[in-house]
Amino acid sequence: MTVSRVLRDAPNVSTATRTRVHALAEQMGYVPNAMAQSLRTRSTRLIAYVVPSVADPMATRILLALSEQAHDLGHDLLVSQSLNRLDREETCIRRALARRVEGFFLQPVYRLDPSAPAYDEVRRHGAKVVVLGPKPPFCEAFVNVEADEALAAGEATAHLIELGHRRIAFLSGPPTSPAAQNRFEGYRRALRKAGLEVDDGLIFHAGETMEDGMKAAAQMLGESAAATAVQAVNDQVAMGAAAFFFDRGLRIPQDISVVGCGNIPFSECFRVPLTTVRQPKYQLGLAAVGMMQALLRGESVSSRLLPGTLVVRASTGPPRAG
Amino acid sequence: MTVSRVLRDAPNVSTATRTRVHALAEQMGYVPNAMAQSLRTRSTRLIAYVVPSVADPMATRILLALSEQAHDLGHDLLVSQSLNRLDREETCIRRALARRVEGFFLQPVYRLDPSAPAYDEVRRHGAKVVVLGPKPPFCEAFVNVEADEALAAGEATAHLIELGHRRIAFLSGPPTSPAAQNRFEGYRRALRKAGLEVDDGLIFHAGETMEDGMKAAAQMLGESAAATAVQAVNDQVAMGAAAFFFDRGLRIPQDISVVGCGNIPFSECFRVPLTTVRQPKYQLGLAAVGMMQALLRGESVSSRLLPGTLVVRASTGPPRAG
DNA sequence: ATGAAAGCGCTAACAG
DNA sequence: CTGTTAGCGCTTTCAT
Repeated sequence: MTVSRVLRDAPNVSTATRTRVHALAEQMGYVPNAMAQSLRTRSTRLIAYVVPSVADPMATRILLALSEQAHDLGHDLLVSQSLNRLDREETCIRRALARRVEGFFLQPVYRLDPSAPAYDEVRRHGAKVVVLGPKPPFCEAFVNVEADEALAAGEATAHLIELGHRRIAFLSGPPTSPAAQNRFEGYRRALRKAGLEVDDGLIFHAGETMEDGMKAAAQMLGESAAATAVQAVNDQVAMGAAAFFFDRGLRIPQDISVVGCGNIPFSECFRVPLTTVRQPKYQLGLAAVGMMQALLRGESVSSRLLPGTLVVRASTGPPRAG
Repeated sequence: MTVSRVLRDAPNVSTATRTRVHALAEQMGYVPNAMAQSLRTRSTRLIAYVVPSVADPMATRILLALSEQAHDLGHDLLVSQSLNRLDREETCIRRALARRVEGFFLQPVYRLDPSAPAYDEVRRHGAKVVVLGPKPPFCEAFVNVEADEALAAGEATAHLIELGHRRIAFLSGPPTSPAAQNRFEGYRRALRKAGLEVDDGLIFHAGETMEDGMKAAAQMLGESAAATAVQAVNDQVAMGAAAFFFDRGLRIPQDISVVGCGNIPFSECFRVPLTTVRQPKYQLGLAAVGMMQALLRGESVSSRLLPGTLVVRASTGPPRAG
């Protein structure tokens, strides 16, 4: 039909018919069937975002960027949650594959097993992939974009050292989380760089919630570790620890300094505005979309590592004299 | 082809061929084309969620539920953000329509204009719709599910009254937000029910952020309104106000009580654990999916109103004697 | 139990 | 500039 041409803004149509068709289409409430179009043109303009959980503050900001940008570029976004389960991640990916999505934003469920059949299928289908966050071994073939966690954490540590702290405790995150491990690594590197020793007696296993932070802080005081500053794997843990210190009558930063990582929305409004490292979550999403566009255009793309920036607020200060 | 039958688990296929086909499909990495299927069967198993912003904490929890449930029921979820702009909302809806989604979860951009062409198109196309939140006039034809904001806010007010407060200030939200207005209405109803007057001198225009709350609190102290308790339109505003009171050396709840609404994640971990009203955000999402399922099955469905529950924590207490 | 034919709504490639 | 033909990958219907 000529109609098809009109609605695609194809050339070779007289202005007269063009307006006539538009009018009629409008009047009939005609909406072209995107599936039929895709079937024919083999272009779906669909992108999938497979993420452990959309409730994670990190994921939320990323989704914000992905959704916004993808829309502006004429793509629709299919969102599905793996809930950190391998089987569910597989079905998420396979369903998206069945819909012939052109690209994937993937936040892989972490596994030790280097085999990941669904990821192989993605590659075989030629779908473009941008991995968000650290790149596990089974994602060798793909590009990724991540925050430089080690650098970020290291900056926080360096900040404490510069203030004069020598005994800096670290409240660590889940051992299965690469991001958490990278932050720990950053802390250690910064200490060594300053010529300080990494004292295992100052490392406390926390987790990722405020509650985890409270428990770790309790354990630390219980062991009288005599730290003058505490660095936490993330802001939640830092705030939990800080809350516990307050309960015990300690003042922050006069008696003890506390630093987090992530700069989550409430860190600024905490009882003591929290010194932390801002992670460019939204930028991460923007970069991911940019990389995806390039991939879809057939260009070659290389992975990116985005730096964080230290945000000094009120929870850190020099150690008490003596 | 027989192949089609096998992969659809259709009857009339010998077990021998069935296994043979499965094996071959596996080996070739064959994934059926969902679009072609949909085109033929006129069933897309696609649902769209059009929301102002996924970054809103309310929307995040809802999305969590929608995505999780929709997946389990075999539907895929298309997520797009209207960013509170009418034109963008239109394109979101129209694109979803072009993909022949079977259902819409809609959080309408609020407008005074009662005409909403995109919504009419949705209706004409016969897509099922569940409105999330208050139902504006142009959504008459659809069902909705919302939290009973007025009731929730009223419970908070009643709680303060019961504690003995008589001068209760209200920090109000954006006048364009129906939810915020409903909460204000709940506050007024509760006062009247207790035989108290609604004193305009105790109403302060805030907004929806912590900063808004701080400003409103500053204004209130500046006008020496002599309130013994403050109720805020949401937790962010409540926390902002509380932070300001602390700065001024006031104690909570000894000098002044503060209550919020919403029970956002950090309300519990605030400097003073915040008394608030828990809104069943996740339940809202669950209910929405349930209603959508019923609609898709062709059943008739009626709108739902979910109650909130008062959560008494440490930010409220009896007024100071005298 | 299997296969052939037709068509879902669209567009690419030609003809007119 | 407009219309015809064929086919995207699948399923439905009807024969075999």
